[in-house]
Amino acid sequence: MEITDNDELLSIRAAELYYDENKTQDEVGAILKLTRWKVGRLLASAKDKGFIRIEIVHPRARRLSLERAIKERFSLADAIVVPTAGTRGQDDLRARAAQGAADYLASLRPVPRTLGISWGRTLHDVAEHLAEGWATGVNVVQINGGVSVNQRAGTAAATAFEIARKASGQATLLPSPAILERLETKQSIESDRTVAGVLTMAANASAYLYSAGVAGADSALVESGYLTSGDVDELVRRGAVGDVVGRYIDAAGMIVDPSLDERTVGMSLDALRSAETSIAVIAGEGKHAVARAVVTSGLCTVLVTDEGTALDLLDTNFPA
Amino acid sequence: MEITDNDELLSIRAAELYYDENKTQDEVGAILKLTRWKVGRLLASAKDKGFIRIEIVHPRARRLSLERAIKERFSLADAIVVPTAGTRGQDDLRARAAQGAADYLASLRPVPRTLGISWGRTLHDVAEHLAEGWATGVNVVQINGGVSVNQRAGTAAATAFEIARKASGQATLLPSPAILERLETKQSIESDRTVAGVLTMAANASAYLYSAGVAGADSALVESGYLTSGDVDELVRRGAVGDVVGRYIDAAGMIVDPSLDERTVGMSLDALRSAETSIAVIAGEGKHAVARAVVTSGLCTVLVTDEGTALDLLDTNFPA
DNA sequence: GCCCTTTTTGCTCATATGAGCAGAGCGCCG
DNA sequence: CGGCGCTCTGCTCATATGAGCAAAAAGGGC
Repeated sequence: MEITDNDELLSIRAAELYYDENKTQDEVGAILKLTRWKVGRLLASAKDKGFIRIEIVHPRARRLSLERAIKERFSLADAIVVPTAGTRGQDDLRARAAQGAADYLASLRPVPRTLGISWGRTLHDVAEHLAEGWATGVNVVQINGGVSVNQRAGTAAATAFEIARKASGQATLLPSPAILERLETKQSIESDRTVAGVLTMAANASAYLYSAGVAGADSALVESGYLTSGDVDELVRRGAVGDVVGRYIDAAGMIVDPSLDERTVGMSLDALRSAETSIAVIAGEGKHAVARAVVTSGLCTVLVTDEGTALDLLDTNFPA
Repeated sequence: MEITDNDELLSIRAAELYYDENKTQDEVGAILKLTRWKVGRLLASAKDKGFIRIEIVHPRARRLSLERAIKERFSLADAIVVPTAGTRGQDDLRARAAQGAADYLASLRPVPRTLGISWGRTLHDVAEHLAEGWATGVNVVQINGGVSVNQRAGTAAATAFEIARKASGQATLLPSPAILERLETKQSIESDRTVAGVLTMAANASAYLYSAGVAGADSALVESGYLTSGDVDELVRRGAVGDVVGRYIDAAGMIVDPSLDERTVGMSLDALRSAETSIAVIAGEGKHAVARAVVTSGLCTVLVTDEGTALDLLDTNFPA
């Protein structure tokens, strides 16, 4: 019933019978009039020519091979890559990354005594995806100034509280605006005992968890009123690709506007760079550039991202 | 490094290690601290919950399970279903179906002495995909009136010649328009010795190969000038879903306009229905309705189609 | 709390698969 | 035409996997 000319086609027929019809190699051999060894060889060749694709379709699946590649390429301590397969849109994808980050955080050993976190939509998602009792006695401290200008004021605080509560720990907020208008105000608020105390605690945290924003008009810092969209446009013009803990960086991971940076309250990027464990959660189509800036400039030791971003990171001819 | 709460998640982790990292079940067990039997069971459960998807990515791959289902549901002698995976657009998909039809034709046993064919884009594609020497001594005969009005005049003839040449056989054309204006003309042309001879040969062919068109303004019969798009609109209004060998049928496979049908030269649908072997090649998004009409009304014994159409055919609650 | 039912676990054993090797077939060159 | 090296085939044997079963554990009603 089947005239199969060449080996490639034969290996496809064999694969159909073996994988789709789950017959044994022996049975396949009987049908195609081949010895079972030949069938085995055909199957092997189909596999390494890439004709057989095995995909794990699950919201919490991961791409271990990509993780390994990313880890090596950018010398990270760890990488979590969630698959795109079967996602319905960017929201879904970000939810997966958040879940991945939550899982990673829960599995982190040693369990951090103090966890420094930033705030934003991504962090909020991570907090939501953490399981109750993901750890015990973890104190959470904010590492950059919170939102305070508009109705989203509570979000940053809520994120910190939720993460802490689910680990039966304390949350410590950083009671300060994210960016101040004048350098003097920033300096004096930093010298305030309360604020200074929180900053010290933040500086000594055993692990950090943060996300990154895209430099654009829809940035959280614009939405919260710290910057105008004009300010952001100007930053972009000067090379900004996104922000990390409220600080705008360019593709090389350098501060774009030092004077703006000086007025920004929270951990410095250098402090973050010297941290033992810092987990960056950066996923979604738009964030490829920031993600690259973060990993190439050593801002994180662990990256949680999606397959698309991971592939983009590996794609280009950066020799590390 | 990994706290995995429930079994589902565990089975996903196991699958990642087993399939993506190709470790043995034993090794996976060691990593996840499970016995290898547990791993085996987790893997099995992941498989039948559908988390593991194995796909054969190849232009000439087929979907045997769908073929079996279609074959049973519509009591066909055979069904060929080509996969959608990895196609870039409808053209690609139609090319695959054409290849599938060509392969099937070549593998047909007993080799038909005379093969009756229709004409059109699909048939042309099939002819192109046939391998040189796909058979020997097969005579090809047209079963419905050819195009003759415009520049595509040569296509129908070329298709027949190509199929015949590649099988070192003779091609016999049906030297008549597809549709005539007056019934009398049709009757007299049919009684012409040459035409009658061809029709007899067609009626006695050992196998038939044809496609179906969608009832719409872009139909080949409109393009060839036999019908106006207004005519087709009217046919659609009266329930036409498409045409088979130049004859318009409704969803039940019945002739939509008997008087038009009487003026159409070529094999009748009833003659086609009583054929031992008739292969219909019907693939593409737009052809679901015609495909359904063809298979439910017993017009073909073998259907060559694509995954999408096959799923659509199986989808609805038609009890055969 | 106790006993019965149901599920899960760890196992033995049969089967399926892959690695590696010896011999056959084939082309290529002198 | 014969020798040489190459690839491909069929095999043996070690390993990986799945079926089936008995024991253990978990749940559930009284």
